[in-house]
Amino acid sequence: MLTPERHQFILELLNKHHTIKLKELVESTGASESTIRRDLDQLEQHGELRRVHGGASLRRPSIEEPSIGEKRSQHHAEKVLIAEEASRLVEDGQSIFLDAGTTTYEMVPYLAGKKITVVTNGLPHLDALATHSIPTYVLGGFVKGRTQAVVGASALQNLSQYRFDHCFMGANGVSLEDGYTTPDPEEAAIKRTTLTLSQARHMLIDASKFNEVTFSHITPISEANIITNYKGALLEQILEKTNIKVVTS
Amino acid sequence: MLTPERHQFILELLNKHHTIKLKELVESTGASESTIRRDLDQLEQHGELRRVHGGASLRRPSIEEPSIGEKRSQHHAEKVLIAEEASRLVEDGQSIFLDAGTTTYEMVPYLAGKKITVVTNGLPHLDALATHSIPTYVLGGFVKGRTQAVVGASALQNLSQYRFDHCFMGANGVSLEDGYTTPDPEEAAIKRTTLTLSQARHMLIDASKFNEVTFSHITPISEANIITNYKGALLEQILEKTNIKVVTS
DNA sequence: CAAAAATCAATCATAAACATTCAAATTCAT
DNA sequence: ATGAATTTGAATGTTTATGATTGATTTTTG
Repeated sequence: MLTPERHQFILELLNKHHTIKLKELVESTGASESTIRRDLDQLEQHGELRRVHGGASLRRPSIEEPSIGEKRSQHHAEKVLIAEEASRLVEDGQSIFLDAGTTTYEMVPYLAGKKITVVTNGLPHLDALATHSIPTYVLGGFVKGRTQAVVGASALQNLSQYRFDHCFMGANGVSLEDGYTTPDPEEAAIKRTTLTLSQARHMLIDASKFNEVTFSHITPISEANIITNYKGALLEQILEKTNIKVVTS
Repeated sequence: MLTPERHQFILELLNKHHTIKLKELVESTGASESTIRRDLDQLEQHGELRRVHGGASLRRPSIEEPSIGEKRSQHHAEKVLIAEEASRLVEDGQSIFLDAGTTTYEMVPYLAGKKITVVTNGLPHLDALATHSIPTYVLGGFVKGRTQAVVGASALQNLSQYRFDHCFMGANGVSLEDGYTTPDPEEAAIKRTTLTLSQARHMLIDASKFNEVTFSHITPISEANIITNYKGALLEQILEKTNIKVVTS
């Protein structure tokens, strides 16, 4: 049985049963335990399933499908993995900032149940946060229609009254020379100010953003940790400049 | 039975019965008491349920508050008429405040096309305003989950940087003696501050609110105009104290 | 209100599942 | 065919989930 064949087989079985034991797979494929483990690891990295003790399960064990009108962004699976990893850093009693953007949006379900306070400038986040009963403050200011983000001088001023244990932000590009960049100067300003108000600073960047540069500079690469699924050539060079957490689990 | 399988099972059973005994779960899953306890702990941690002595229950104890979507249906027709009339007061170049609430929400479509700037503390309003391409500022502050309104000290402070040609607000009760009242003191505070920042002040009150009194005082009846469909007995007495504009269908 | 019963949180031993390493087998490119 | 690269499976110590036990807490009962 060839590798892709096994992968396909595993996924099909999983979609039928929603959860699968490793032993069952060993029996039904004839492959060894180690091989199946490796298969599951790989499939998890691609966001196709979730490894659990004893086997694997669908990524969303709970019934909920992405709600109506909730358009799946590009690289959705990777973003969810990154978001999940980022959420692990948050502990009870902390206050965090969630930047507007699709990746930070995916963090919300993983923050449920934690005793935290969230500040955000992303309007779509507010609904999700309310759904999960997470105490939330929204930044005041101009509402940028297209991205549903709050920006502007008022937002910057409003922001300065908060302090954060963590901030989680997105960016459209990251490179060694130009650091983090994003297309909109207004949003860049918000991100820049937020960074100065946070004890721990985390950039959530999927692999497609690496070595990209866009219009507005946010901050040098050394100024924040990276949480990413990127495993390319720059990894070593980036590691000299900052912490980088590569999600594999 | 794998962990996520059990979790799924528990949640499904819970959604059916709204409450569940630990013993029942022990029997039906075949797992030990300790394991089920751990499961419940974990699910509670993720906000999926609420632990109670002897088992678990749905997190939202029993009855759902009428969501803003459902509330919109009460007296909907009257509110639309009032909203339309209120919108006529707004002219190009003006800045207005839209209070959180269903009646002011109905104003949004009638504001489309006007060259105005809107400030609001109602989160549902933001979507509608963006849809109609109306430049909008959102008040910063604590998000009151139930009503989707922004309130709190931060909101009050944020508010003070604006000045309005008009403010449009709702209230849950109005009476000659107690003026305007609303159940939530936090929202009342926002309304009160907004009134002091506005050249023209308008209360949008459907007939069902007349001679009602609720917990928090906003302002005396003389401090604002009323736009309403009320045509009852108090009309004459109210007219002695303030302007009242009665919309007729 | 006190005693009894039930449920709970905390701890611990154990067996299963795990990641890791390394050598053998297989596949691939030349 | 031959050497390099990849995949595989077995062996290893380590980690994790589980269920039993304990004493503490809560609820029920008399």
